[in-house]
This record gives sequence, structure tokens and C-alpha cells, in this order.
Amino acid sequence: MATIYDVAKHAGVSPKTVSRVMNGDGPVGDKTRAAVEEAMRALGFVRSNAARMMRAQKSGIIGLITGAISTTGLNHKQQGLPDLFIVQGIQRALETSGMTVMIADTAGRQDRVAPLIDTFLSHRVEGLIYVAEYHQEVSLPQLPEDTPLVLVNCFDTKGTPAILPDDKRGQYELVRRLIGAGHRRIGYLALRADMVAGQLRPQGYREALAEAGIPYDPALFAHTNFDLPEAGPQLLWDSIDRMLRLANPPTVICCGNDQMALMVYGILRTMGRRVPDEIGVAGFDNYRVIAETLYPPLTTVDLPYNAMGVRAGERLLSLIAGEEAQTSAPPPTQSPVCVAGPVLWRASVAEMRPTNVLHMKPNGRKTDEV
Amino acid sequence: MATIYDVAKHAGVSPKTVSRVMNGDGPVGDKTRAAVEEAMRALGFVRSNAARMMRAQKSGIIGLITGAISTTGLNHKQQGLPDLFIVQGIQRALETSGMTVMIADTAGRQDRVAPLIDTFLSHRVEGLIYVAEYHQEVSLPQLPEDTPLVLVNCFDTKGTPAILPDDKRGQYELVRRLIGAGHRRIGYLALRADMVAGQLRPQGYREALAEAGIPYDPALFAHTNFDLPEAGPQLLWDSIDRMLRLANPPTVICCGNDQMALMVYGILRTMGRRVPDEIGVAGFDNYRVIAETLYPPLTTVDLPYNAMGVRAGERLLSLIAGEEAQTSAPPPTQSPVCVAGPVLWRASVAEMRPTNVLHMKPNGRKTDEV
DNA sequence: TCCATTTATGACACCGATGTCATGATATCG
DNA sequence: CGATATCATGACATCGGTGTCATAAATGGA
Repeated sequence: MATIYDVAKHAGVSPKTVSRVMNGDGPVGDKTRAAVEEAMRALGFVRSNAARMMRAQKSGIIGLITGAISTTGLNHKQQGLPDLFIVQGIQRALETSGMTVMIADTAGRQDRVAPLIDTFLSHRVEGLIYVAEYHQEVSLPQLPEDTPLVLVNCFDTKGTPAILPDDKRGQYELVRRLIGAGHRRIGYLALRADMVAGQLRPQGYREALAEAGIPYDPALFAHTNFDLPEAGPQLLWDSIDRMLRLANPPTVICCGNDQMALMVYGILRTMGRRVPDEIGVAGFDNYRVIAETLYPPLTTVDLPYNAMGVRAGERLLSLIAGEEAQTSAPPPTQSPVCVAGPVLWRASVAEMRPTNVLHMKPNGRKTDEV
Repeated sequence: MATIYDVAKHAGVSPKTVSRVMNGDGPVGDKTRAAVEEAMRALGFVRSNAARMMRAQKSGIIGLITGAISTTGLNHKQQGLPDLFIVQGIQRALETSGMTVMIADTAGRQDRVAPLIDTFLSHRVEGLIYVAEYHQEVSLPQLPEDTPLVLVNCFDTKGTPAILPDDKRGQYELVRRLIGAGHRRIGYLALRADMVAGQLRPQGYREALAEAGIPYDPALFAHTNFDLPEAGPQLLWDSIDRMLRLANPPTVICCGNDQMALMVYGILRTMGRRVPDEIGVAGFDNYRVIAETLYPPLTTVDLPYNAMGVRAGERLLSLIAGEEAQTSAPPPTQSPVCVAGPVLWRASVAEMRPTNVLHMKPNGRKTDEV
């Protein structure tokens, strides 16, 4: 591969002049510039990043580690959305900064994280981003203090900057919207209680009920380990069956995520219930392949992975920029940033407005305007 | 960040000795080794890859470009499986080689490919892999001839080494299996004809029919642009409706992919048909989030993304290794490698063996043994 | 016209690791 | 015991850009 020395010789100038042409430092004469550019083209010159960064002591590389690292040993079906969207967001935020993003995948193996970090450090990355597959707590090995780190979709106990989905808020908004549509008996099939989303989303559900003055009914709520290889569907079936046999059954069922909603569709229909006429279904995640392809399309909450990625990228850039300014500032133990996504109202839930109470009022959108 | 000079000074040895400790070149005395290792630990030393690769003229980096680059302007819902699986396979194949995989995502923008390649070249990657989101033809910019390139899930007209899914074979095996299960009227809802998979999979379907002596019935076949934003479901509904109204309707419907199958489930059930009792459904891709979560689980063909990734990684390694051996060998215009995946038989298709003809025979598995 | 800038370019050192060669200290063998 | 092989280590050059400083030519203002 050609070097600037080759280019310099070919153009009859010094290497430094070639460097100037590339970087636009000092002034260069028009004829000289033309000769250099011609030489570069003729030789197919590509600058060596290694040499450049060695001198400049800046790599221009951001390290991105992604993969299904679980604090508990979960099976791999239990995954969130493709983290691709987070990665896209990160790249969007970084593409104007001139940084190159190096991505490494752990392939779900916790023991690969430390070596990957070392590899990144040996490439002198200017910052690191760790992306988890779903909202969880993690614990990463200690980094050199001059290497900024941002966590996405996860958090630790050391106060490392983190970008998280606002699970509680999203579920809250969705349930508020359901109430606004006239639903009063709202079932909730939650994810496992040991998952962060299995805790936060139900909280949002209960807050929305409380705000509307609807009492929380334990009979309408269940944690369901729906993705167990064999028993999962049966557990889900039982939970649904129990709710539907109630004297006052739910008119809509919220699912812990879209994947569960997909299974619930099949179960409800096998039971002979029509969606959404007899019972509505709502999800969470806006896992588009599912939510938009389901028939009818699924009402759900957008998990704003792209936006989270953008925020993470921006956060990291500011950390990198501020690094030298505040050398020994107090540790930036800020609270994590929560990003909320919009409710996406689709055909899987019926509007019940024209019923009883609201039907009476002339301008019937009272509860919707909370 | 500490350098080997710092380490050398701290340990009271020469830089070269530090290098020897790291690389295990020449012999090093036990006490010296201990002193050096202690110094490295004390200083938190991490070797600079830039300096190393500059000297070695080897980067140890493989460039991986991925993203939804389409030759035609498709909407982004039309995507295959998460390419993550291909990436995982590639990393699996490369992890023992000591290479670092640098991944860059194009975020679906064709114009980003060329700059990304330049970035990779400036990092002196030893090889490049291009991964497409779904089986398609691509055209990449010219690379320096000493940089090996492997295409995955796509191919070009220049004879670049490519790893492809064996769409035809997979569909053939699935249909053979359906026939073996007693089905004779097999509907096929194909992907758009301008997609590679929309051509190859139907070919496999027809070959399997032909082999079993079942005449091809055009009334049981339709290309359906099911993922059009609005009209898609309606088009699909019409196609299905037409088939089911036939005098001799299909007992099972093959779908172009799992996503289409997901939509077909909803439509069939809205029509009041039970799956699989009244009609079977089969997909293609083994898009696990869909295929395993659908109720009942979907019979489909595995698109062996992981295996394809492994093959691609191995292929690239052999190209890199052989590079110097056969400097001016004839251009390696080999035919692409096709990787076939297994048929995954799940509950969405009923076994019809104990029916009429076969029921008569004592050892009734005649057509299954093709 | 002469000195002060500005412009255009080159010489040279340097970044950090490592290959090559040299050197001194032991170990081995006839 | 001397000659040679082996071990342990260091000096130095090198990879390819780029920062620093020097130098030479062109320009400009008094």
C-alpha cells in the first residue's frame, strides 16, 4: 500500500507537503496541490490511520459493545428489540463528529466483555458505549478513569451515565389512553418480576388506574413467564382463562411486551374470542415486525431505541469534550436519563367511547384529556 | 496512557525486554519477567495497537459492513432476519484467529458504503465482509485487489466470493415434507417477484410438486406484496379468499416468509378458519421471535444465518491466508456457496397421513419416501 | 529601495512497539 | 581448561504520518 513518501516522490514534493494537502494545514500552491492530488489518485493512496493516530494521540474511534449479557442466566429467546436500532441512533449522533464507531458483539457471553474492552483500549478508543439487549442492571469491569463510558438500556450501581427507556411512563400513557377510550376493566399480563420491565411497567399501569380513580384489582394482574420453552403458552392460557371467567372480565388485556401479545392473539382466537371486538390487546415495545404485521395491527408503546441511541451518542461526545476541561471534577454521578416513547394506537383495541356514561355528554371526551 | 518505555523504566529494563515479555519472543529471565509484569500492572499498561500494527504492517482487523442496502428503493419494513445472526456466525469463525472484527452499519444508506470502505482501508483491514439484509444482488465500489472481500446474503456480477442461503432447496425440502404428511393441494403465497427469494423459493416449490407427480395449479400460486403499508393485508386477504373458494381448496398454505405467515394467521382466523385443523400454514426463515411465539408454533424453514456467517468467516480467512501464496493466480471467480437450512416441523401444519389412499395400505408411507 | 510580513516548502524529530544485530554472561562438551 | 552453543538483555533503526522550526521566495508598506 502506498505511503505519503511514495506520493511525495511521485509528485516531486516533500512528505510534509502531502500531509498539508490532506489536512489543509499550512498553505499549498495550486500547482503543487494538483500534482499531489494526481499522485494520490495514481497510486491509490489511502492514509494509514495507525501512523496518524500514533502521532496525534487520538484514535477517533468510539467502542461499542453490545450483546445479551444477563445478570441472571436467561434463555436467549427472552430478548428485546434488535439492538440494531440503538446502534443506528448512536451512529446517527456520531456521524457528524468524524468519529468511527467500532462495534463488537459479545454473542451473549459475559466472559467476552473484558477481553473486548481490552481490545478497544488497545485501539485507544476515545469513549465506550455499552448496549444491553433489554432493560437491566449490569456490572462492568473497571475502566481507566480517563475513558468515558455510557450505558444504554442498562445501569449499574456506580452511577455511570446511563440512558434508559421510561418503562413506567410509557405504560402509564398507554393505560391512560385505554381509559380515555372507555375501558374500565383492564387486565395486565406482566413480564417476570425479576426483570426491570416486569416491575416498572406494572407501576405505570397502577398509577394510571389510580389517577383515574379505578381501583386496582389483583384478579386482573399476573406475572407470567410466557417464554418458557414448553409450559409458557399453557401458563399464559391459564392466566387469560382465569381473567375471562371473572364475573366482570377485562375488556382489554395489556401484555408485558409485543411478543407476549403475539402469543395472546393466538390463544384468544383459539378460545374463540375475536380481537378487538370482544376483547382488546395491547403490547409494549413497538416491535415493528410483530406490531405492524399482526392482524389487526397491535396497539403498543414505542420503545424509543433510536432516540436512546442518539442521546447516548450525544452524551458520550459531551463527556469526551469535557474530559480535559474538568480534569478532576467531582465524579459525574448523575441520575440516568429516561427516554419515553409515544403510544401507538392501532386496531387491536376498540374505542368504547359511545357507551353509557360518555354517551350522555354532548362533548364526550372527558377522561381523555387528563 | 502508559507506554512500554514507562513500563521499562519502572521495571529497570529496556523497552525491548518489555516487548519480549508481552510477545514471548526471545527468552526472558524469571525475575525480569516478574518485575515487568508487576510494572505493567502498576501502571495499568495497555499496548497501543496503532504502534504495533504500524511496525508489523498487519492490523489484525476485519471490516464488516452491514445494513439495509437495497438496489431498489424498498421500504424498510421489508427486512429479513436480524443480520445479527450472520454477524455472530462471522465472529464465531474469526474469534480463534486473533482478528478483531470492526462492524460498521450503513443505516440503510447506500451512499455511506464508499466512505465506510475508505475508513476501513485507512485502518488497513486485512479483509472485508459485506452483509446484506436479505438475499439480493449488489454492486460495491472497486477495492484494491489485495484486499479480500466476501459477500454474505448477496452476490454481484463480478464473481466476488459469496455466501448465500439456499432458498430453492429449503422450499423444496419443506414442500416435500408437506407432501409426505399427506398434503396434495398446497397453496403458495410468494414474495414479490423482483426479490431473489420471490423467485427461488417458488422454484423449489414447483420442483417438489413435479417430483411427486402433483400438477402445478396456477390457482394455488400468487405473488403478493403483503407488506405494502395500507393495501398489503387486503391483497393478502384477497389471495387467500380466492384460493379457499376453489372447488378443491388447499389444505395448507406456504407463505413467502414468516412475517407473511404471521399476517396469514390473523386473516385466516378472522375468516373463521382454524389453524391447523382446517388449514395449515407454513413459513420460511425461522424468524424465531415469530415462528416460536405464534400460537400454534409455525412450521418453517431455517434460514441458516449463523452457519452462513461461519462459512463467510472461514472463507475470508482462507482468502487472507492464501493471498500471499498465489500472488497472481487466476481471479477466484468461484460460484457462490449456498447454505441450506433444515425444515422445522411445528404444530401449524397437520399430519394427514391417516386419510383415504394411504389409509388403505398396510404399510402406508409410500409417497413419504421420495 | 529596503525591511517586514506573508506564503510556500522542506528538514527533522517524534509517537510506541518491534525486528535485527550486538554484547556479555552462563552452560556444555571434548 | 578453552572453545562453542545458549541464554538474557540492550542499542538502534524502522513503520507512516504530523508537529515544530527553518528557510527561501513573493509581496507589501514606508
